[in-house]
Amino acid sequence: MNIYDISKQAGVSIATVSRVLNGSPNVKPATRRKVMDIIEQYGYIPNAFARGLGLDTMNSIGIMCADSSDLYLAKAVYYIETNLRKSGYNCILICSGYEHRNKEEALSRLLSQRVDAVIMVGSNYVEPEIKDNRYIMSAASQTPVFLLNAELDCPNVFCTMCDDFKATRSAAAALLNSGVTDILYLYNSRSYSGMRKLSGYQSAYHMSGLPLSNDLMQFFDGSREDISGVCHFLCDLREQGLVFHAVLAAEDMLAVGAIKYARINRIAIPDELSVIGYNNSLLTACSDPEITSIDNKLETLCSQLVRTCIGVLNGEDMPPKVIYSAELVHKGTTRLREQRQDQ
Amino acid sequence: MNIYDISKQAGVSIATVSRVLNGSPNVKPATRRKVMDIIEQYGYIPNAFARGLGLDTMNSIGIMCADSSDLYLAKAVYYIETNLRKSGYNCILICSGYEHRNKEEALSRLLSQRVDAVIMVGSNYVEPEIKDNRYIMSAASQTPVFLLNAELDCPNVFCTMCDDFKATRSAAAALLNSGVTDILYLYNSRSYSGMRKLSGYQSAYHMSGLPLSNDLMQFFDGSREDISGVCHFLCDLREQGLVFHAVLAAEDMLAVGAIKYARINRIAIPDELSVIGYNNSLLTACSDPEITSIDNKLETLCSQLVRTCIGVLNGEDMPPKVIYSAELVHKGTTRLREQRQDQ
DNA sequence: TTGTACGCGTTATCAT
DNA sequence: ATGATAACGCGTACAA
Repeated sequence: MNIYDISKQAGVSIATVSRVLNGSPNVKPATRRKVMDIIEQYGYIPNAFARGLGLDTMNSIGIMCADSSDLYLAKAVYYIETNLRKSGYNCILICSGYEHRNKEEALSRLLSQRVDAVIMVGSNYVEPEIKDNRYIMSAASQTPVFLLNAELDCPNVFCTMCDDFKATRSAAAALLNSGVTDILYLYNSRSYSGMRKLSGYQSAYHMSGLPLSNDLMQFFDGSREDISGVCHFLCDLREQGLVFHAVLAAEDMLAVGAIKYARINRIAIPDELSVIGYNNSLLTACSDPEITSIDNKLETLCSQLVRTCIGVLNGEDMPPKVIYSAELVHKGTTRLREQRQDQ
Repeated sequence: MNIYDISKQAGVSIATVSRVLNGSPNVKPATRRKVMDIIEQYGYIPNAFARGLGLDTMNSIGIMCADSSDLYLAKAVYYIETNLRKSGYNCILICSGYEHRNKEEALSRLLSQRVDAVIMVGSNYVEPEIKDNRYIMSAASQTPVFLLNAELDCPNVFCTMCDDFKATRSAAAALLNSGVTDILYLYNSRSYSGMRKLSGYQSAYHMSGLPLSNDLMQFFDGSREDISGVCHFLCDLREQGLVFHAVLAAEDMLAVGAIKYARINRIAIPDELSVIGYNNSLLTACSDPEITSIDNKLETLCSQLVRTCIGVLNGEDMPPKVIYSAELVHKGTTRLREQRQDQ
């Protein structure tokens, strides 16, 4: 069934069928009804490829993320897809993994599908070395690119992010302010936002005037789901003599590992050890006590990103960078004096 | 830039360019090189819409899932996308939510995009009432449909699933066999597979000859992430006088709630309370002790589903139903006599 | 080995 | 209000 068949059955031209299909006002109601009847009778669906060819768009947007099964990225994908669909766009999802080569391949795949835009979910798409981001800039010359939680200054690239630097600085400052001077910073990613978080932590020390030992910044080089690995990692540090009375984690999963570490070593939380996670995800509710965590407003970020995206596609003038502030959500793993809000 | 421009620049016909593009062997190496040079020089990418129109496919497959941010569904989506991409297919993702109307809308959206196949992830797509599954059957008359963890007997519908009935029956039997006679069955979904799990639990009681009280089957009617809600729910049951020495949960998240319940009420695990979850997800590793859980081999299921899908698209004869067995993974929340393997 | 010409099913422009 | 027809850019059968 195509538009010709319908037009024949309805006794009109294909132009009229097309008008009916696209809700043009220039159709006599009687004609419209007649055509609609035939369409429904045959269950006719217009060919999206032909339409795409003519209009040069299929209203689809590419979503790249390293791993859609990651708790955080999965939420982002969900929010983005849901919002985009409300605006009539379909989402082509590609899980690129964390390796550079595969990211490039994923991107070129989306471009060859002629998506209207590309959304890169997660800070891991912007890399420290400028040349490694060339592929993004090159893509942006054809198709608008939207980054979630990453920053790249380039025409046609739009960034929506949370101020991770300020977030960890505030959190670390709150811990320092509560009297803890030895905060272990635990991280597992050296992505753009990963480094920003680390800087925030360092900045809090600098601001407080307290000395900061390199040993207090520990990189966990294991799988993103290896909670007991994190636990053992911390146990090892303790055995090696490292002393810390707080853990500031770059991800909730690391914080969960810290909780297990504390339980195994009979360290009381929060009295002997404070723990702060990042993302305020479901994991914070799993452990006992629930974990104080930094909420980076993922849902807000995503809906803003989509708003920017739709605006750009509609030819509106949109800000290339939108930055939100995170919020420290106090739960059971901290006992902070007061929530210090620094600029 | 289109194929005509390239052909002009290279001094050949579009047919030759097309041959080069599609790797036809009938091209003189020198010609191929000449054409390739021009293509690369201009960064030409063939128009996917035009190609789609001619070939009547853009090699894309629709993936429906209720909520891609759900821990379990997210993993499934990840595995499926990754496998499909290896076979050259792109994935259009739609998060339909759990309401019937929205599921129908999502499906028709995919069909109008002319996807080559539709994959429905999660048991919630098949509903108890036959008429509610009509939309799937109707879709299947145009496009092959693949169900993960659901069963529907209909031409052009292919099911890949885990035997949930047997899984919960085995788990319940193991608990009964270890001497616990009052197992609380905790569930939060009445989907197809949800009911199968419940039946398995009941069957274990029947087989053992022990009486089964209705009070031991409890439906938690809260959010899928409301762990403390589950905890309170159990506390309420306890206060109402319900006695149980094991919890068999239809989802890991419910099991986590049970762990918190036990901790609050100072109930020792596994000595006074055994807990078994379902899915063997990351959540089982978050709590302390780690949760014994039923592993339904999600990764295996997904790769089998994709294999079936590719087979069908290649015109091969494929089994309409593939059923795997789950496996009980023993961790810290049970102390079972021995792992009883019943058929 | 290469080229010509047509078909794919729309939308949009221009008549009428 | 409606119809005829030209694009859109590709793959491919057929001819050379």
